[in-house]
Amino acid sequence: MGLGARIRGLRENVNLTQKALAEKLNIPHQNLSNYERGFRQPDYETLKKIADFFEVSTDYLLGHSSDTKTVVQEEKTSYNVTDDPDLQIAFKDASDFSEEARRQAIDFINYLKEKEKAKGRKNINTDND
Amino acid sequence: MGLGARIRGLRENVNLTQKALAEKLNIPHQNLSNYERGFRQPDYETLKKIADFFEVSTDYLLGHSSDTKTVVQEEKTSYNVTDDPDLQIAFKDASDFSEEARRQAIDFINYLKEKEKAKGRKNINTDND
DNA sequence: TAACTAAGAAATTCTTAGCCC
DNA sequence: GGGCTAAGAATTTCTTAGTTA
Repeated sequence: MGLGARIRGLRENVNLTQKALAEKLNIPHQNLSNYERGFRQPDYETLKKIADFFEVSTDYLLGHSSDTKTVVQEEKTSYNVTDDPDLQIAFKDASDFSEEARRQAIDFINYLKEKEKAKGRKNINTDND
Repeated sequence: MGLGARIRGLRENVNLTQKALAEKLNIPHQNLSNYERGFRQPDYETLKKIADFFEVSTDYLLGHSSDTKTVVQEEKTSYNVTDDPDLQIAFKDASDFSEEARRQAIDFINYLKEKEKAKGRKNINTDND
């Protein structure tokens, strides 16, 4: 997923039109259209404006998500379920989610759990599906 | 402090010359010189290469938010894990996942996180003009 | 050697207007 | 209204070579 798709996704999540968002960012809406379709790339100033507006990192917008370890390194709690720092952070993030998002996170993890189980049992079945 | 100063600082920290770093980044050393002096701005691809090389975030390079490398972490006092027992269980489960599945879980939660942030912003800009 | 500067070439983006659904 | 496209203008960057300490 590229920069354009991320901008578009964020914009649609807040139900803004290109023109409306462009106005808030003080840029022509044609430019925003070009950014979202990947035909142009905003300069750094505009990139930061977009990141600020949506309160996301530029790493996220640029798809530089490969950790960057920029995150809060908190001490391990007594309730330490994992050694994976990224998972810990995700866990804490999810704790602050709305109930709906929390539910989605739980569902997805349960889905992965089933998948993991199936993987562990791969020798049992000869073929399926 | 701008992008150029940050790049220069990182480079000097590892005792590399402009030419040596430029070679590792596969760019002309003149370009690097222009970046460091703030006369030119690297494209996103080069920016990410620089961030990867020094293992810093693009946010740090762009001066978008302080973090990474030299800087200390922001504190997040909220320590309460969660009240949601289902979420606790889900994360205990996730702790035992394979690395691949754990990564998928983290990615999905990060995705939800962006969505949550965007939604929170949504209420602020409902009507205008 | 290390770093900076200059100038024409090349590439990218911006602006303005118009088009489609 | 909402979003996309086109073409010339404007701006920025790249390349190559030369300069300075």
